[in-house]
Amino acid sequence: MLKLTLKDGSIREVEENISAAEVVKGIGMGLYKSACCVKINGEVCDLRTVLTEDCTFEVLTFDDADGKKTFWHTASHILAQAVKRLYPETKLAIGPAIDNGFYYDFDAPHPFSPEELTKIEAEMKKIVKENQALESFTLSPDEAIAKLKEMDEPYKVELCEEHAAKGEPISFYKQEEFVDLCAGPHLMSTGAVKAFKLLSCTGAYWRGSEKNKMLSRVYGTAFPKAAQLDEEIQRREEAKMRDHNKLGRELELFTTVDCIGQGLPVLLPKGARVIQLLQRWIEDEEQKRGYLLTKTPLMAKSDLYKISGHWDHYLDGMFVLGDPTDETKECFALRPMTCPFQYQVFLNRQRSYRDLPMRLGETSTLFRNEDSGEMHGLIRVRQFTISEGHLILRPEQLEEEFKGCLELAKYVLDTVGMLEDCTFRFSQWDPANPKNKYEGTAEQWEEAQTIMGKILDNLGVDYEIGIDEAAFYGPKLDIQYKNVFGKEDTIVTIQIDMLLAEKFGMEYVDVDGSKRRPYIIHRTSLGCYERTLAYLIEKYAGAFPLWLAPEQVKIIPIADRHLDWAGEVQAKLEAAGIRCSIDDRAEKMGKKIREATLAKTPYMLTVGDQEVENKTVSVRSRKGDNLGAMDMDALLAKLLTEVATKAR
RNA sequence: GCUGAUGUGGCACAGGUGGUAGCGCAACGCCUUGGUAAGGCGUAGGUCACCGGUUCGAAUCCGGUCAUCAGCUCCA
Repeated sequence: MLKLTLKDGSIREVEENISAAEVVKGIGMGLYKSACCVKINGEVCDLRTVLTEDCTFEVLTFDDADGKKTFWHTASHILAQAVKRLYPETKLAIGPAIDNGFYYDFDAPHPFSPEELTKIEAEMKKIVKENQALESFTLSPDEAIAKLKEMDEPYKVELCEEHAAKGEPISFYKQEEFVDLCAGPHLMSTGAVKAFKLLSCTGAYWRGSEKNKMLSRVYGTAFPKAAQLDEEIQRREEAKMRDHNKLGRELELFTTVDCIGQGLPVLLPKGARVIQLLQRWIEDEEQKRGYLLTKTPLMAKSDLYKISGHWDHYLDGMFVLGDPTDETKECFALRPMTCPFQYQVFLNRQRSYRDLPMRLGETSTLFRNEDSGEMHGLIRVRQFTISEGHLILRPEQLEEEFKGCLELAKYVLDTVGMLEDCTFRFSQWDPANPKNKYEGTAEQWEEAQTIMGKILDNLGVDYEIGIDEAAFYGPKLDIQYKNVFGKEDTIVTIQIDMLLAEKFGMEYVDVDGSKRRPYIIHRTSLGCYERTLAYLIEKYAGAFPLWLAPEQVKIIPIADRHLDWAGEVQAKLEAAGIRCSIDDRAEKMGKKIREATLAKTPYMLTVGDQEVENKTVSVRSRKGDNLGAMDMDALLAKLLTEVATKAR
């Protein structure tokens, strides 16, 4: 008999060589029906796994992350089976589960149209209804390759040949006529995938390399119950409503113009105001924390970028003014970063250890010539403005200053309400990067990464490691944020640079009179203002917290005779720094309230005969709450308190 | 950059398999001075993204360009 330690700590005795599936059935048929896979000694395994020794044993259902993955992985096999039935000449590539569903890459005669996806869905329904049992089997590497060649699946052969090098048996799954090279785990049968939907068909390079053939990737999602699928579809619809790219335009925060160009959004008055509010706040906050404000040029001769290394590493990404191949003429480039410009502040005169740490801050506009397919609303643009900073340090100040940068970033993100959704990524180099991206020696990289790792651990930062995500001059702590569709980008970055100080000949005179090389931290505090605005639009669905609302109050007089008092109210609010305006159109107040509500104006003040007589205003919030009549003192106290707390 | 889709007045959409376009909202004007999410009437607004080709004739067919969207690749 084997002893299984279950999740609740209890021990269950079972016979040797029993399958996990039988064990789960023994626990209960209800559990078996919802089981997707099991965790044996902490390792995710198939329900088909045969137990041979004492172990911990946990049943995973669709409610567990790994259970979901198993479920979606099986859904991807159903998709592939359906495609092979309908389009037998299609070759299979890979079909994994992802964060919110699954995909399968096909080398199909042509990309699938939405109508074809509908057809494929119908075929998938049949496969689910057939409730096909999935079987797993293994072959020796040679047998596996032979089988895949016989099946005429060249992509699978390629994958298998790589696995074969290890000499281990190759695992396959089979459901009826459909056989796929696959490590599993999988559900026991296709019948469990009750509710699914194919979402899109797009292009994707084989093995993620642009040099390879582009395949057709079909995305889908699936659930055990129809209601769950409906919920997911509903959730996606709601996400669309929050999409900054739609909402930001509707609310007149920004727009784009064909003849200006891609990735060059125009910030309209409301959007510009929100960014101004953020920017002033950040500049003041940084000043409080000992940053020195700089203002450096938006372009420079190629000479500067040649020193920094950007000319070699980043020329394609720069907007170059002039002919870089004509050495008889000056050639300029718009700046894609601020580093080498800000270093000139340090280099302005000889520096002493007494000057350090030198914290330089700048609201810096950058230009990056992104590829045409990369632009996205305000999140990925060609011109943007960041709260850029460089700290020039004695080596012994590195940890303390890094901590200060992290504290500032967290404070800022917390204040705008984004911190709770952020994740941290320790971005490291990849010595094997094929494009020769990184400068410096392995020793320098090891040193910088070791120091950074130590600092992060000391600070208790919960991070994941991103290999090959470093800057060409050093490792980074990237603070990541997901947009409303789950796509992740960097919002804040803090980087340790051990290379550029040397390139620029930066040094300081130490206590003992010797010259030493400073360390440099590159960092942002709020990152890119455009990107932040995008995330804030999505986070708050356009209903910005009061302190960030482009217009905070709309004053709504009921009739012309109330305009005088409305004007007085406006003057009093403006004197207190509240952004407001009067809607003096000859419209019904219901309409004015509707429009102010749709514009997400936080407060509406209606002014009629009663208010004029009592010197009050009637306060309504954009949520629809009627807050009753207030005199100006009470109103201002309420508004100013809310602004000061920066609360939602 | 790659694959696919899309582009009709400010916005959201009709229509159109070749004979120069409609609705609603918004805008503007007039009437209405109304108490918490759309008052009434009227007017104006589009070379159907742009450029070129085919055609007696193109918004519609073809080619190119630009832009937007999804995804891939990239992102100092």
